[in-house]
Amino acid sequence: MSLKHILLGMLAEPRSGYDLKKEFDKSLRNFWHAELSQIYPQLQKLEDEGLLTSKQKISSEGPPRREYRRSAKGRRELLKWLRAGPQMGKDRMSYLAQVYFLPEFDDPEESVAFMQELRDEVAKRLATLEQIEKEWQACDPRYPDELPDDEFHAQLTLALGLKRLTATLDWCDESIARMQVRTTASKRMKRA
Amino acid sequence: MSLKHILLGMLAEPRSGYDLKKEFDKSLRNFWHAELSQIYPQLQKLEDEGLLTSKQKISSEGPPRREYRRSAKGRRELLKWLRAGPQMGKDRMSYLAQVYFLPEFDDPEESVAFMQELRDEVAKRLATLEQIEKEWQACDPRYPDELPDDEFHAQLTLALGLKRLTATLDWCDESIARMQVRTTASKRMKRA
DNA sequence: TCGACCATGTAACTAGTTACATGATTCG
DNA sequence: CGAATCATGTAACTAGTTACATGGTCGA
Repeated sequence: MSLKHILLGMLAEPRSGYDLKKEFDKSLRNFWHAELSQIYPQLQKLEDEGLLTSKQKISSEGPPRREYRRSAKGRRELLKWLRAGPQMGKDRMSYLAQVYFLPEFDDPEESVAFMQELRDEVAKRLATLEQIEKEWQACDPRYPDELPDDEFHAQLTLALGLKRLTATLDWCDESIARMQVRTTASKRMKRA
Repeated sequence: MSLKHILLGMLAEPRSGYDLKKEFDKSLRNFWHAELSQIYPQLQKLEDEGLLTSKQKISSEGPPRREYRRSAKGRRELLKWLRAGPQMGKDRMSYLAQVYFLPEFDDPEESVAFMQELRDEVAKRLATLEQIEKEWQACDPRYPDELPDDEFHAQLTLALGLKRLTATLDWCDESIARMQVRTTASKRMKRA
């Protein structure tokens, strides 16, 4: 039940469901994703459990918003989650399953084309993270190791994203090269 | 809907639900996981859709088993999935969310301890994959680039697992070092 | 006034997990 | 005879996605 704890983590300061969604898309996008239709009911549930409190705020600009903030009990629940140690689930990577079954094509060119598409997508995602890093670095001279604690930890998560995508991109390039060597090798066999 | 297509991919040869589960745990563990309680109903559904056929096999040794094999329609569905291009979902990494909220501890030692636990788990998983690679290499002189097509592609998925875990392990070590430098730096500040 | 964005939600569905139920065969 | 493994499933639950409904405010 990670969404629960992630919301508790984000709600040290009061935020609305809508704010939380934006924070997912901005700061947590690298490792978590949640829809509004999942966030709202979950907030309700957490309030029912007494892990957070809410206040309706009516402002002159914009529609009324409900602001949530975690309670002392909510913070204890968050710490309990952190103290339980790293939660490493088994990841599911559909695209690797696809790579595994690529021989079904029985066509090296189609297989290589798949890998090139994958490479492009990985490169795109890596470029996005690199852009984020570049801007952060340009805006804050404390980047990366003199940042305040919360931003330093956000930077750590960014650093892993960069490393993993870089490794994945390398792998794509190597794999394509290895596949091409096999293809030309088997062509030579046929000619002979 | 990836499980569907993964099952279709595996069922080029006839297999029982039980066999499929073992194959998940052995060959696909690096990128996919499925329980028997998910596999059996899914097989039933695919049979209803005409994507695979089944035969009850009664053998002298062991209880009766139902063997599934994909139909021509099933193979077309598999190819359709592969041709749709790489399916890269947004991964959810709970442990990175935990790293993000580590400052809640307000205790550098507890944070570092968390990272060390994470490091150990990553090292353990990496060791498992390295062991698999080592044995494979020892048993088959064709490893890795002269293997038959299906095994070559399985090796590609193993190679990505190795690269990603290696990158993650590096990141753990770097992160721990960076956290420790910050801790000693802030201790010096307090003494002054 | 129209489209973009702010803001909150519900309903129906799909996917995946955990717990349970059942029974056969094999090996020590 | 008992434990491990083979083998197939169901039921209840949790998590997440997609589609839809509603209405306010702001700027071009």
